[in-house]
Amino acid sequence: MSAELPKAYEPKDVQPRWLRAWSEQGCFDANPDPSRQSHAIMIPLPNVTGALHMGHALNGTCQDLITRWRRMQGRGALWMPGTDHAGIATQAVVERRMFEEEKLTRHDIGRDALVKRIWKWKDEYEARILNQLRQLGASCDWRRTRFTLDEVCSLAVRKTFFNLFRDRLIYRGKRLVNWDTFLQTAVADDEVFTEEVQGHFWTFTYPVVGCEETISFSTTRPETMLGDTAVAVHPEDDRYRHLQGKFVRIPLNGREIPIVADALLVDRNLGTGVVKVTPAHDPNDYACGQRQKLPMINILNPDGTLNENAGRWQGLDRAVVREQVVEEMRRLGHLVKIEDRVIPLAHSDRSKTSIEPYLSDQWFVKMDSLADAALEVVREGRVKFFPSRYAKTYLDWLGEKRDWCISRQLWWGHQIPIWYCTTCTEADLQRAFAGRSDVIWQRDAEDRCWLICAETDLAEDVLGAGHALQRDQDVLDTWFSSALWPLATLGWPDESGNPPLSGQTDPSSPGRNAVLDYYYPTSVLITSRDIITLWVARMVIMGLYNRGQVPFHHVHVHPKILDGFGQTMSKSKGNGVDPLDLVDKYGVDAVRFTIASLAGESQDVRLPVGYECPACQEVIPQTIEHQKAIPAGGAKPRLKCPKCKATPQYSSPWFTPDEGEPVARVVSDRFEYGRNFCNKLWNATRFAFMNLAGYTPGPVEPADLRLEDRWILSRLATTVRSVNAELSDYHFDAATRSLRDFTWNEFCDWYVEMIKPRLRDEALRPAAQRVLVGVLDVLLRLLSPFIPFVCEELWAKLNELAPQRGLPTPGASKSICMVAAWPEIPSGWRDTSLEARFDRLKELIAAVRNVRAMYRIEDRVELALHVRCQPEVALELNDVASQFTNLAKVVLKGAGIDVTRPGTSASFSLNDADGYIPLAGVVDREAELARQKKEAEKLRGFILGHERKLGNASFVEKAPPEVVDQVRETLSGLQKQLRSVEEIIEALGQ
RNA sequence: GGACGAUUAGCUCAGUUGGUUAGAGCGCCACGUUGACAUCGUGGAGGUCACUGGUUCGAGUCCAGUAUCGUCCA
Repeated sequence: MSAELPKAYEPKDVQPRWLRAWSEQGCFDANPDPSRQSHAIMIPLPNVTGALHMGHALNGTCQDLITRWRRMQGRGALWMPGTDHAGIATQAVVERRMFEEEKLTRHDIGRDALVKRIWKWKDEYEARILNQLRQLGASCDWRRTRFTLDEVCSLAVRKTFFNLFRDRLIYRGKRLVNWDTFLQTAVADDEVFTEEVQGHFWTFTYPVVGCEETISFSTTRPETMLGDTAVAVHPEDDRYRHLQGKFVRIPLNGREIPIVADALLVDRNLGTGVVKVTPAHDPNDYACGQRQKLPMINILNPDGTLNENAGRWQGLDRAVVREQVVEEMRRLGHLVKIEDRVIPLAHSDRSKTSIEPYLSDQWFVKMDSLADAALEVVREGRVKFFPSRYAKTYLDWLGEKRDWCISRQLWWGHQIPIWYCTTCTEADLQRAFAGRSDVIWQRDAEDRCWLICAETDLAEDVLGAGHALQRDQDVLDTWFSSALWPLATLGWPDESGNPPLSGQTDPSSPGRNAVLDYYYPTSVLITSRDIITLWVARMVIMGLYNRGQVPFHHVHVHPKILDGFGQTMSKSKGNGVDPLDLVDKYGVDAVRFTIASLAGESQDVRLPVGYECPACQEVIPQTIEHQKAIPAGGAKPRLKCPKCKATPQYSSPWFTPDEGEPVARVVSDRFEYGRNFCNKLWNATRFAFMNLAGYTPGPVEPADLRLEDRWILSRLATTVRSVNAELSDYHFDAATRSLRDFTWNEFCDWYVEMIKPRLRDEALRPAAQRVLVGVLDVLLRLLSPFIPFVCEELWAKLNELAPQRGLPTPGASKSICMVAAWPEIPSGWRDTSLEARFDRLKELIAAVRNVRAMYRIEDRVELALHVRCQPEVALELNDVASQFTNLAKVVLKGAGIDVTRPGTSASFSLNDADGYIPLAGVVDREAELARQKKEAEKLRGFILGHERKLGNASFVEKAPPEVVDQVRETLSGLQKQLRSVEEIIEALGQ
């Protein structure tokens, strides 16, 4: 093969090749291996409502980084992939799309047909999501891919529900829930958002029974008067004290309701100090109703129309009833006034329609003892959050111990495994299920019927024709199944064998589930902060309940990606950027590296993006309008390029551009950071390869090592140490910085430049080549978890050119970089005093370059350098004299304590050396004088600061001695520098 | 209303337990293309660390408050 690489890194040639090779060689596969420590990460299962965006790409990059790193360290590293059915969200998306495109509702097509459509949607998006992950280089064990509705996960759901029901931790009860009248389902608190709308504030009166008085109150929802069961006043309110215990009559329906005293519900300084109480339709009133033992009158049907309790308004929509009720009250003389008011109104996140508080039968998980256990493991540090501040979110939320409503009135999901029987007796049940441990039953709370829970589906007539069973129609909250994710994916509750691989039975450990035993508890969960309560807490609860062990030891919470306007990227906002667009433009490695560089301990990172005109490559910044535009059944939205006037379609989560249309893909110059880095690495390696002619492996003796060799090895050792520490703490941004700084600013800028002369020298070449190859070998392995594709490509070429390599003694290298051993550097390589001496050399060279730039002296004009310094410094400088020529095109004419400043020279003064560069005919005396005077001023400023500090008696007295010493030392260095500069000024003045 | 976070160079962000002269990338200015890399090199300009107090010998860093923005929970 030719040593010559292409001049620039071309990711598109490289990526598919290695993706295939890794997969064919099973590099991503993870199997239990007790001889190695296990390491497992469960993917935060993306939901199948839509494609992944950059937020997911960041999440995936972090997980892949850790997985690849641990794998190289020799751990049995599993990254478990899969997706979530996201019941309500997916059903809502499909229903909305169906309505937009065909004007059909789910009631038009029925349960089976709708579920079929959703499965089709799921298949499409699951494939797309998994492909996105694959293209990002995610090293998941794809054979183990799971879906929350598949048979393996379903088994875990069934078992858990059954056990909770058996332990009386699941119950059915009437509760006020957030009711979505459009989707006709309860939605969880977290699926509700509040939006301010323009509304009214009506004031009415109710007549007090048995006297002439009326009592007035205000409301924003007059229709709920039909469900009022009390009015409340503050117990201490003198205005109403005499009315407490009396009754008022609701003029609309004549119902008489009590006037109760309730200090919690009523703020006597607000409005009239009277509150109407509708326990069945308001959360605060509900609480009051419970306290006061008030009746609860439900006036709503599931679809938002009024029910039989509304009397003559039955069957009308609540909005219509509101107007009519106001009119009726006006007619009866009980309307006092109407004010305009902005009202915070709860909306369903799924249908975007307003929420009605609604009393209905729901299933709940009792949180009390479950939450206690989950609180304890975090308090005790058995589950640790990184960054630690997120533990508070978890503890605060769980501490409330609010029972978890798990039923959803949906058609897509795990149907609740409960059958009702109203006719049978317990004897019937005992007879029918004799000898079965997978069926249990309880009476319902109101003693109306039997609740039968079974691990496998029951036939309707299992009790005989006379006792038909009726299955609960509801499905479980999606989070119920995702709470089981760490267990379910590993095959729990099946302890008799491993979970299936690629849909086939895994026969490798008959009689026990070795996968579960080996990988559970998992190592770390890497996720975003908005699901700490919804998901993280519930996994801990279920892990402890089902297996008595935490599901993971660490929880790393990474930042969220915001768009250029500061909004979080989300599937529902339309601001999601497809990572594959960026991959297309910059390459996977560039995207990964850049993303990792953003992932630190902060909460958010902003990512402004633009669209690249396919005609002229002009970048058009993204606007909110671009994000929101949808075809809505018509033509696909287009951009207008301000430069070439083209009007291309563009990449968007809302629609697929038309076949054959040129598409403006999303770009962001942030990713040039990663692309440039990959190219730099590529070219440094390319240079190395061009200089490996005649390479022979061999041990490198200490005597063969030059200053630059020892320096780069010392820096390499420090870098490995830093990267390990940074990855251990999930400081991905810091790790990328360490690696970039080393690669670019140390290896490329200094080391490679410094060894160029030796590579041209027959005698010196072998050792230089060995060190160069040795460093490269370590560097590629270090970078592999971050930028695996380019590293693999370079590694393969390196294997051809130098299969035997390594320091200090060479050995055979692994054929695949991503499974090569993670570098371990002998501690002896670190040498901080050598690094300090090297820094002095760098400073000197920079100072010479500065003079050259200042005076605009071209490189081909060779300069001379005289350095006044201590003898030991001079000795070292003479040792590396050739580097002055190499790096600064300057000849070191002399160094030592006796060196004096030649006339007409440019000068500089460093901490322990003064440099002079004779510039006869070039140096402008006035300019040089001005430059030196400026330098002197700067030094005097610093000196003054230090002198003040040392002049402060309490500083000298109270600061640690080493700090004081350091200031003294710096001061004397600065003073020395100033003296040198003053000498120069004096000389120039003559 | 409560909790958490942010505010550092034109932009996007680092800044570990308080301790010399506050950093990076991009952008900007000047110079540079006979071979690792113009996706580059060399040099340079650019900051009252949001504001007000406090603690301290010493504050970008700790404390209190204010302002603006964001997220989560009510």
